[in-house]
Amino acid sequence: MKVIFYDGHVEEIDNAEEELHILRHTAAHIMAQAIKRLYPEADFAYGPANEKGFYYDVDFGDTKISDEDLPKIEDEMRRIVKENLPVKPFVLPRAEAIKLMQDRGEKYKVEHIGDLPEDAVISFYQQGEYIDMCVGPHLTYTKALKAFKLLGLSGAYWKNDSNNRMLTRIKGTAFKTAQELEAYMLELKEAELRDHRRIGREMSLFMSDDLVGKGLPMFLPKGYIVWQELENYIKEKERALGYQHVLTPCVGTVDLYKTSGHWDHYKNNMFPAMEVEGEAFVLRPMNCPHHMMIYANRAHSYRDLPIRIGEIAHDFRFEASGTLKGIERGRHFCQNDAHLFVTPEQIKDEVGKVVDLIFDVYKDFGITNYRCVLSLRDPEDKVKYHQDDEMWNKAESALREVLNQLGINYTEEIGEAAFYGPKLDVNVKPAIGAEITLSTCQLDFCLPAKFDLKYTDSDGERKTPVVLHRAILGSLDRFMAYIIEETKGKFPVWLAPTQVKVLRVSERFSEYSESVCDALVDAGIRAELDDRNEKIGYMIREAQVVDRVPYMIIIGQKEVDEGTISVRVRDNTETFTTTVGEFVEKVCGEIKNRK
RNA sequence: GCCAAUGUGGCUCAGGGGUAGAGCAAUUCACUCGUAAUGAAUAGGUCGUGAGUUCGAUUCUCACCAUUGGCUCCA
Repeated sequence: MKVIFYDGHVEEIDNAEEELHILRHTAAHIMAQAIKRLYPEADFAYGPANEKGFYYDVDFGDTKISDEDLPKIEDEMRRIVKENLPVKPFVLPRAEAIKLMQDRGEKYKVEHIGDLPEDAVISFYQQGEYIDMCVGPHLTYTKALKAFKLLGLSGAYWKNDSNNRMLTRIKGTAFKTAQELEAYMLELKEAELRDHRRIGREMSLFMSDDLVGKGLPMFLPKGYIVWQELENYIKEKERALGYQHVLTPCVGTVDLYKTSGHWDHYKNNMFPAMEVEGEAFVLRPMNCPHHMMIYANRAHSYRDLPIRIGEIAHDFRFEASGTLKGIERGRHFCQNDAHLFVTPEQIKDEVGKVVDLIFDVYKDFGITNYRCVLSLRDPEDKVKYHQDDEMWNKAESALREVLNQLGINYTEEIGEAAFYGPKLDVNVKPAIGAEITLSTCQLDFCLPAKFDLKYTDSDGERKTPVVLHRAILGSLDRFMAYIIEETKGKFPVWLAPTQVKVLRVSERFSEYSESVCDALVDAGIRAELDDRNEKIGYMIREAQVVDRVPYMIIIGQKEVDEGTISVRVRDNTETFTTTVGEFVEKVCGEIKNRK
């Protein structure tokens, strides 16, 4: 694919990823040109390509843009492509660049130039009447854009800052060929089918109701089975690693959260305080303070450390209404939380064990598509973070060093830290929407000091421990959402709400079917008998596409005569014949080994 | 919270200024059936809520609520 760079030289590029990026970037320009033709007052901010396509943030002034306007823009884009305009770059000195943009009424571009370093080369690309400030590279002619589609519009803040004006973001995607575009559209449709909210409803896993409140989903019997299995799973792992589990209340005094610093740095994410008998309480957004108090409950020797306190903790956060998303993000959720109280010397070892646990769990669930982030504070942000430069420098470099020593592959992100310390976050991409954090491991020199926690060291001195906050499954709710989407609701046997469904060919075989089902239930298997008078095909279909049960047992005359069962495995059309005893052994083995 | 869209029986959706329709699910009946939908009948909705325009609103207008896609934020 031929592309043109800002200095005017043309190169043949042969790298699929790069090609796609350039193609989409040019698509963004063509879209902007189309918009400018249709809405001459439009003022353009940023218009990049990304891994899914491209977008342009546009200020339409007082003009309201809605979905219905997209086809018009798309048509105009097609016209521009057809016109086959050459794409030509040019470079201007700073003053002239500013003047050009000012003359064209591009106030965002002018501001953008102001943000660029003094020695920056300021380049432009022109196609027909349209000029955009851009570093490129781009396609050489508009006709080289073969397959594109506008996907929707949304709001986006100028420079990603909610204090700034909200612009209209128009999103689209582009591919080298129409077939690839079509395949992508199909992929989007399939992602919708994987959406945990949809599957949760289909499988009766959870529900929500306006009367209960938004962001407050409720787990139904089948969903709660999955939830409990996850709880048992992670607690078992943690117990084996020396964690001790506790139970603490969902409410605490405001004073507790003033002591921890949440009141100063996290208040926006908390439900407002409630007053009773002259005392103020809050629903807790985090349970760290409770665990700090548990540590403080008695004196500790260095010999006691590390102390690992875990809890499946109910937390409540006041999340902005627009961010709520099924059980992936609600205003109530259950963290798989733990706080490790360690000596400075133990930091590396304990972070290492946490990281090992995270990847061990991911292996069990087959999670391979994740990204590690070292989340650091934004030193400019004086509100969000506990202010103590020395503490932050120490914590950030300590965590970075440990991650390097452990050989973790990560990227650093500024402004993503917790208010009390830096984090290692492990992020995944759900079926729909932006990346989410699943696991986290946070290094905290702050809270132990605020709570004046101590241990007596070998030299007899009283010292302050370091705290690691960590969540492996993150929250059980969010983890479950992710697993639902990864498995499309086809849970492994140990997690499946219904593990076996017993189906009979006719009512005549009720007695035998019941005895088979009873035997499975007695063996600890979650088995159900479908005793409706439906055709066998109908019941198989439902067990397969609605309940997504791992095993179906079909019983008819043949099985009754032979004293056997016929087993059909989810997603398989072949069946095998076996005895109840053998089947129980097989399934119990799978459950035990969490297969 | 912000930008935009959406809201019709449990679910998926059609309709449209004169007071509602389909499929699936549910219930009942018949069939007693061999591996992804048996047939028939019945029941179920003050069309998200409130106000306005109108002789008349589920349909038009406004406000509110909720949901969805993004933005900000986040486990």
